[in-house]
Amino acid sequence: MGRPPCCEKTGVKKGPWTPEEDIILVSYIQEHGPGNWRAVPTNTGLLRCSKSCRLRWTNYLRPGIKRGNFTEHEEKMIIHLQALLGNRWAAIASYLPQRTDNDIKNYWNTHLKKKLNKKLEGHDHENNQDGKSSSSSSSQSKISKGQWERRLQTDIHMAKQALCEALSLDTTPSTGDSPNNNNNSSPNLPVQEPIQTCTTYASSADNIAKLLQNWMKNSPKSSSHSRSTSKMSSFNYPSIGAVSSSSPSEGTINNATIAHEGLDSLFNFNSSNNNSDVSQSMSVDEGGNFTPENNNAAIFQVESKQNFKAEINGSFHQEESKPNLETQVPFTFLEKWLLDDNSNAQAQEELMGMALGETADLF
DNA sequence: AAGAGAGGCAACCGCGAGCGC
DNA sequence: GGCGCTCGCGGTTGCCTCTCT
Repeated sequence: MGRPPCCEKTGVKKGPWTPEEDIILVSYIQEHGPGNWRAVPTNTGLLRCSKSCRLRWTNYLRPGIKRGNFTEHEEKMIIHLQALLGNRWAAIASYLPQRTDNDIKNYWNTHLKKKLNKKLEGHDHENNQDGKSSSSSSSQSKISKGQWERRLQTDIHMAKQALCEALSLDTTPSTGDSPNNNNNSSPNLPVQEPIQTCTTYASSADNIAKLLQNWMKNSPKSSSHSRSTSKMSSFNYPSIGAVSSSSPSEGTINNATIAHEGLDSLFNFNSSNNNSDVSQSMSVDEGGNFTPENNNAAIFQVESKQNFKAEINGSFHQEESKPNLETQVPFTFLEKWLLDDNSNAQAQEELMGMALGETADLF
């Protein structure tokens, strides 16, 4: 008596999305805005279930998505927010509006978990040398309620600290956002490898660029440029800029540029409409190399601010503003919380000093 | 150069919450 | 209040790429 599937199992396409499908989806959302996902497959003719469409949009096609390596700052945010919120990736993602929950989840599972485990193992090893504590799992099982509460408090405190740092970092020019640009505050941290965005999709993006070019030429709608621009200029088609990101000088990037010329500001950014340093952060080179955002920012920068302002009140942004609103409200709240709490921080630190000291050097 | 294994990431699945009727 | 529908979230899977041997 299982729940019926969200869509018919037969006749529904699965697997990777093709550029053509992306275009169909994007153009549909351009017209109607995101939402009412149930209607998307039927109205577009896509052989995808509504869920798949929504996921594709939220995880890949949505404007303002940043791809590529996570910065040190983002990493810290994630680690601390995870300590605070647990595996509530959507909530965590709301504090990193340019990242999707899926991205953050994947990054946590593939990178940060291991990283922290290693560090913790190291700490356990050190503790073991004291001859008092056993393995992490067994010691954890022996944590008394009081200890558990203290650890929880510690986690919260750590998260607060991270947010404090993050907030102060946010106010600085986002050149600090790039681990390779700030050379660097944390000599202990490993140097990030040159950015390597998903080359699988890059080739697809290349195709999309071409397809879009043709699409705009062939489509009768292409004549209604102003309308198209007015809505689509808020797009940051993330994959366009990802074309051959590892080798920007190669020809493929030209297709994106060419496509852009054809599309004008079709894929202008950005959806982070409440973020005053959007243009900065978008123009920052993640990892000091060519990035999709960087490329987009370079190309679109002039238009973006104007369009951005003009479109803040547009319907499209209203539709897409949810994450940003979510971001804004809790962030303000957290700022307040942090500021209010900072006065009591000393007392808390005394209370939790030991545990904090244990973990502080993890980061 | 080729095969095997590991790692990374996009996409899928199932559950729960929210909303309207 | 109950029911059904839709959407969003978190866990998991499977494919693709990279690295090592």
